[in-house]
Amino acid sequence: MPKYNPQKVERKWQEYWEKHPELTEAIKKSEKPKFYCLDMFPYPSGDGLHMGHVENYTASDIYSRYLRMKGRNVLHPVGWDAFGLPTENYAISIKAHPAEVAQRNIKTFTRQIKSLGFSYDWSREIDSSDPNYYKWTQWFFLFLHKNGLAYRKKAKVNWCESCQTVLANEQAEGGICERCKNQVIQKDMEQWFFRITDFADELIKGLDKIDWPESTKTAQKNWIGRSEGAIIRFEIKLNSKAKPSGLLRLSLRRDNLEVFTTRLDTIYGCTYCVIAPENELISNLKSQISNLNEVEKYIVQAKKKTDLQRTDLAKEKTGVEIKGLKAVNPFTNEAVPIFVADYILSTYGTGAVMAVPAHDERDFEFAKKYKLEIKEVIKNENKISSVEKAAFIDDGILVNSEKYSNLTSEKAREEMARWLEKNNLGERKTTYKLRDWLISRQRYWGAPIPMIFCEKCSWQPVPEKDLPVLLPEVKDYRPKGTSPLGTNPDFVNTTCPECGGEAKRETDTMDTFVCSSWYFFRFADPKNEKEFADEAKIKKWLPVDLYIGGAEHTVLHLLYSRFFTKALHKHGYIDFDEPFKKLRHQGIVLAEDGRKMSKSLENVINPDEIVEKFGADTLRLYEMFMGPLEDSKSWNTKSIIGLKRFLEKVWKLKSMINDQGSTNNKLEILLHKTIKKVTEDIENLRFNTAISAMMILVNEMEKQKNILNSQFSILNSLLAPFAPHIAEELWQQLGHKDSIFLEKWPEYDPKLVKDEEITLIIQINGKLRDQIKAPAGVKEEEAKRLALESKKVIKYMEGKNIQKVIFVKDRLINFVV
RNA sequence: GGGCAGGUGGUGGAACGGAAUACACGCAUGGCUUAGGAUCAUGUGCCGCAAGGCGUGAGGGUUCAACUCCCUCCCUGCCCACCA
Repeated sequence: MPKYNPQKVERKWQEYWEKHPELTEAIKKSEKPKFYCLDMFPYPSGDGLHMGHVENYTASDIYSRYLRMKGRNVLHPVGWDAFGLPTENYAISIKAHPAEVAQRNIKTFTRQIKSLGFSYDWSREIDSSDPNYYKWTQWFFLFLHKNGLAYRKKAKVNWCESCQTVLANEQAEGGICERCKNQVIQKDMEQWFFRITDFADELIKGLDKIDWPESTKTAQKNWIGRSEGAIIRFEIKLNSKAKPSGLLRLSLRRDNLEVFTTRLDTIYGCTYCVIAPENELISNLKSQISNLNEVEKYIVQAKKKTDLQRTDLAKEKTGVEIKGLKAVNPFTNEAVPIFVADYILSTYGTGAVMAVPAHDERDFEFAKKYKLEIKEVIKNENKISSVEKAAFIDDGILVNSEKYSNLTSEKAREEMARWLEKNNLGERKTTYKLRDWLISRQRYWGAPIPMIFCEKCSWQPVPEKDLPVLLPEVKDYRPKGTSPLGTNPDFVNTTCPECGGEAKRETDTMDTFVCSSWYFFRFADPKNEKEFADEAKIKKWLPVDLYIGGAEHTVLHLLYSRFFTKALHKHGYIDFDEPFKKLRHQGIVLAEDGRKMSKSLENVINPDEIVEKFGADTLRLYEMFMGPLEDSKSWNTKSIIGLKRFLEKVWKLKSMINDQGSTNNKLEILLHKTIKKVTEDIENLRFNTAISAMMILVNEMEKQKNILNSQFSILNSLLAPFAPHIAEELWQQLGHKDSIFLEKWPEYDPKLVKDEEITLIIQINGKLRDQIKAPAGVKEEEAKRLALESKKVIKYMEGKNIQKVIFVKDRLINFVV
């Protein structure tokens, strides 16, 4: 028998699978129950596949192959998130066209994926940069626009100087560009937004009914950031005798300062108000501000700062009092000073707060610095609340709050809100951190936004029949602040769909996350030219049953996809409102030094090298054996050899088959226990322990004189989803003509997995003292008798009386003495 | 500062509240070999000659019994962070 040569075996079977796509394609017409097993489709970066991809795809491949053997009709598709900044930036760096680069990278990814033996349905391959695909990305834009969920507005937006484009909030977390890690600045620009905030509550509620990691659900909840509170209207009192002119009065509507608070119960402790530099109050009441110069100087400085500088916690809070104006607390009728400070965010709540230094850390810090009054209005009997040193921020009992004194915080919030509403001085209000999704990008490599601007008719959607709006060729696709699409007059100049007059196209492209927010629908019907996917086909395959991918997509892709799904649901396109029933993240594969694999650290392990050296089956097994799927783990090239040895043992085991020889009942029992263990472990995505169970079986088989063909075949079937190439080869060597993957998954005999003889643990006072063999199901009395016969036990029991006996069936007996 | 994961041999990691360290790597000794980074066998938590004792980040608690449950704290990683 020849030596196990993984390279030869793997090449052979990869060619075989290429000729037999029916082995991995989802069946269009079938009575078998469906299962949609999806990987987050990759953006084909120039670096090729990394170990995280291998881990992700191996896990889903094992699961898919297992389910097919179990008789399920599995949809396990593959595609490319080819549009977007990563591909474009890479293309620019090597001075190539993004489309060329994308296609080249897709080729590399395809080769690598095939070299690992992943069982994708290649007939459904999609590419988000293909006009046949992005036609439907544009359709989704029109769908949202038609339903009032896409709109254009001028707003302060995140701008990345390096990428030369605007970014969504989610892509500018902490004031850093998600892609290039450079600082993001704020700019006023008119842009397209998706109204994701309309679904804020549904996006929170939906989390309760899906099987996702708790950490991911919590992160989404925190990102949406729902808080219940109240709007309070403080009347503005002018210090100067000069009343504002009639015109100014009109423009104001009301002389009110609206603040948002979640701690209405602390209102009697409000000693000043603070507004964001962007708050309109300042420009509206300019003539009334006695220190206007000082205020405007502060605002100019604040606007110069990046978000990062403004939100730097280590930095002391700054602010300027707006002299000439006061705000009147509607509860106390007290006029308090108003400050402008850059720690107040214009985009959250009303862009203004009531400051209660005694009960808010930020207000406390500010009040201390500017020597403002600190008024205590909440007490807590259980905790010492000294507002001398720090703010007391917990709920408690109200004091110094007139008729609300002695109420609990909760009760007071309720009664105060009612009073506000009754007197029309404010109302209950729920606010969210979540902002609408800014989807415009001043970049080349994306789906053009299908909108046309006409001087007469304003913005008009491109008629659906005219889709796709093709991404035009341009001379220079590098970013330069405005979209490169604008440099192609043939693209820009068009006619108005409404009046037929001259008009210009929108030149921005869409955020690549728009492409990936709906791709999982397309896999149900990837070649459809009339719809994004046929209704019946969506019904057949969706929602996704198991979704595996990186945790870095928690608040981006996963939230956006849920939004798209909810929008489709709301408008009657689909009958479910959550896209991914079960979600799991693979852990990060760290380098051997425990740090992240990165080019700059020169610690990246390339899957190609490992496949070449050890074989794809070994790499697959190794990545699964490293530890639980969701844990991060350190790569260790030294340890791979153990998995190679395991496969070599299996290979050699085949020559031990002899059906004439005797068989061992113990081995048969172990075999069935292994079937049970491996089956359950795959179901629970615990691949590491499934592999160790197979190792134990193989070690035991090795010790036999001979093994039966049937026993080896079962082992081979169990191994097949993990190491498909070697399993196919051994199956063929056993004389079978068809693929092992057409075999049924082995079933265990429930009678055989039950032990006839068990090891009974004997404890004295909870400590192990002896272990004896006993028949399974042994009764307590008999177990006690057997245990007390043990020499060791006799020794320990000398001169002691048994107080109590704890008996756990088939497990242990514990004497308390 | 908040949230979420974690902390078990030399290493990666196992363990329905019931034998702590399965499985694998590494290491040690030996066999086979001209050779071994191949392979096979045996051993491998710590202290102790032994009997035995001690051991899952630290300290308490619940329990006949705790890696597992509860409380306090420390440390590491990831994510978010002036959200009123």
